[in-house]
This record gives sequence, C-alpha cells and structure tokens, in this order.
Amino acid sequence: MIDIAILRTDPEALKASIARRGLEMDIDALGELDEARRMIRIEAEDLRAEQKQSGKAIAQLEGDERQEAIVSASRIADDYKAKLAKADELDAQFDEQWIRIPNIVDDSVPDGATEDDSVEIKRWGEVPTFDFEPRDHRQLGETLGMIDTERAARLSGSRFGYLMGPAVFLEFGLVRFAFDRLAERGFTPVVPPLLVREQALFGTGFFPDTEQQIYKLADDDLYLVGTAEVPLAGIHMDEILAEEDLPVRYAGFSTCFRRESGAAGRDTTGIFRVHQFDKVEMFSFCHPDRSSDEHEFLFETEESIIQALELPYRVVNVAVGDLGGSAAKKYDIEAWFPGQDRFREITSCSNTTDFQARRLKVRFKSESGNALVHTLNGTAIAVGRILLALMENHQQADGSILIPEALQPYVGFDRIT
RNA sequence: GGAGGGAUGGCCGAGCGGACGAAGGCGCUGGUCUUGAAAACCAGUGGGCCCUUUACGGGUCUCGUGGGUUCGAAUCCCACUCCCUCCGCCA
Repeated sequence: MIDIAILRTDPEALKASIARRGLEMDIDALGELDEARRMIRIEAEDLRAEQKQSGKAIAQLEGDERQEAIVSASRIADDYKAKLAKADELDAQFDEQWIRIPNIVDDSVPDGATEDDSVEIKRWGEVPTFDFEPRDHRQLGETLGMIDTERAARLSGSRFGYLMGPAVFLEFGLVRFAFDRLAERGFTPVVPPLLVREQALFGTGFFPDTEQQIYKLADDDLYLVGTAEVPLAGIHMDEILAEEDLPVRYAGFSTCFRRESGAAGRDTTGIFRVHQFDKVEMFSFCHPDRSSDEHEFLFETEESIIQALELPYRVVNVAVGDLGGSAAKKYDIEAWFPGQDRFREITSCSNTTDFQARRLKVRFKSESGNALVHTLNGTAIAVGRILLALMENHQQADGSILIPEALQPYVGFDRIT
C-alpha cells in the first residue's frame, strides 16, 4: 500500500507511476471518493462527540430530566449509527481500490512491458566454451544420478523432481555456505513457518495480485509460501523498532511452493521451473533514507555469492512491466545456462520501500516521531537454479562436474562423477 | 481430539455498565539534590485516523479480533483468534 498523501497532494505523480506500469485506473474518481468519505467521517465523528457529551450529562440527571435526555440522546445515537455506516461503506469502497494500487515506481526503472525490456547493466565472468557438446542439466542429472523427474511425475505430476545423491550434498552445502556468508554480514539466520494466513500474504503484497500462484490448503485457512520473504517480512508486524537497531537483517531458509499456473508450456525440461524448491532469502528492515543503499548492499551480497560459485552472469535492471506490485525497483541476476545457451534468472533483489511496511505496520521510533521502515528482499541462494547453473557451467568433457573451490569444504568433494 | 483457565498501555497489574485512554507498580525520559553515580523527590511517558492549518489546539477510534445489547461498554451477550494447564496422540 502506498501513502495516501500522494493521492491528495500530488495525484499527477500517482497517475504517472500507474501509467508507466501500463495500468488504467481512475485516480480522479478515487480522489473524489476519498474526499467524500472524509466529509462523511467528519460528520459522523461530530455526532459521536455530541452523543458522548449527552451521555455524560445523563449520568448526572435524575427523574424526568433524565428520561428526556435519554430520548434525545437516542436520536443522536441513531443519526450517528447511520452516518457511521455510510462512512464505513465509503471506506470499504475506497480501500478495495486503494489496495490494488502498486508501489510508486523508482525513476531509474526502465520502461517496457516485458522481461525483454529489462536493461542489462553489468556482466561478470566468462561464458564458458566447450570443446564438446555441452549437456543440459537434465541429461547431466540423469547420468550422474542427481535428478529424477520421471519418477517424481509418477507420484506428484509435472514440475517436480527428486534430488538425489550428490545433489543432496550440494543442496545442503550451498545452504550452509550461504548462511555462513550472510551471518558474517549481520543477517540473523531464520527457519520460518511456511504455512501462513492470508494476512501475511496481503501484508507482503502477494494478495490481492498473485493469488493464482499460491497453494491454499483445503481444510485450513492457510497458504503455502512461495518465498521466505513472506514470513520474514511478518516477523516485525505491528512493531515499532528502535531507530538505532536499523537495519535489521534476516536470512531465511524455506522450501518455496509455486503453482506456476500461468507458465504452462514454459521451461518444461528438467527442474528449471518446478512447484517446489528450496531457497535462502535475505530480508531487510531499514531506515527510509537508506533503502537505496540497502538495496545495493543486498545486491552486492548476492553478487559475492554468485561470484564465489564461479558462475558467469549478467545483471538486469528489471523493466517496469515485470516489477511486482510491491516493488519500486528490482535487480535480477541472470546466470549463463550452457544447456539453454542463454542467461536465465537466478536471483532477484527488490526494494519495496514502505509498501509492505505500511500494510504490516512496521515502524521505527525517531526523534521526529514514528515512521514506516522500508523493506527489501533478495535471493541469496535459490538452490534449484544454482544447482543447475553449477552443473551446466562446470561440466567436463568426461561428463563429470567440478565443484567450485569455495564450495568444496561445504560439500565434501571437489568433483561429481 | 477431550476438559478447564486466560488475553488490559514497553512490562507487571487493578478495574467487571456512567466523566476510563484506563488506578498502582516497574521501566524509560527530563529535572532537583550530588564532585560523579546511586538513592530520594518532582514532572513527563501508547498507537491510528481526521479537523483547524500547524498550535502550549481540538475531535474520533483503539483494553486480543469482529459483531451485538444500551442514551452510554474495558466492563453484559455472540462468534472467532491466540496463549496457558491437564488427558490422549505424535516427529
């Protein structure tokens, strides 16, 4: 949710941001609705004040005087209830639209409606050249006994996989590797709940927006999270943090569940795009003046991890059309995948400014009063994708895979054969 | 799953229909005292929305959440959520 002040004081800026996202919303009408509901609310509150005054008077009266006062007070009470109902109704109308307004887009975000409009801002590493035909992760995974999608399909359907043998040691090695690096940088490690209430998804901006992507339990009002961002963001819900404690940083491990309902036919090979994968996610609550720097910090942390894994990558500043509703700005790291002969997303780092903080009511106390924090999130290790990138980039002519030096102590071997 | 108990401000805790945004204590902040600190004493100390147009101002909401009764609800009623204790089950 964005600051309502912008609707009242600078509706043109709001219109511009919405237009950049390619959305159509009647901001003028929304402004009028806001005006109208405030008028009604003021009338209701005035009546309420009158009612409270007369209520206090009644307590002092006796006999007929008291009876008359009660009759007159009950008229005020009726008027108040009517006005209040009207005010509540207008609020509900307003809120329904207001919660759908996405975050104000940062000026540095490129225009464009799709992934292809994102702007490459950096490249790192050498795209590997092979003196043999490189295999894709599916072939490698099968040959080396690391990935089995056929058997997984038998019991769970498409977009599932068994990780087996060396892949398991790689997974847990990667997770520990990430936590060690993040702990060094001041992130508190967390294993959060993965089943959450609707409120947590609303607070992070996934509702109402991406319901079709999220698994809901049939018998309980709980949802499976698609990222640890959700439970990490909720840690300080309804809290007022101390200014000197900012930034507060967490690193959360979670299995991520995604329905991929809109992705039919895309990335159907192997386990590149699956319904379930594990991830270590960074999350930051920071001072609003510092969120831009914090965004760079999270992003630089991502880079240091990918670099240590010796994966060639490029960085894109994600185009406005591909930004989530809660993000003001987003950087993706895309690793080279020899099996696909192109760069593919492996991390994502967003500055959601005060959008989530407003919904989750996460504030900090400062000398000039309480204010909303800014929140940011970034991928440290998306285990599946990193696993595949490692396999494809570090494969050898003999079909084996070399483990990057930094990771060897964590997995216990230097090559998969 | 069964049986009980409970949810009040940063914390503890009183209040159980009428001036309650809420006693008291603790904590915190400022002051007095002190060479300094402690103690003691004095004062202040939740959050949201809105109006006036920013002030030493005012209104309203908020006592787990949402409804209801009433002129009036922290107090009464209903539903829900969470926590605790005991039994059963269980990694």
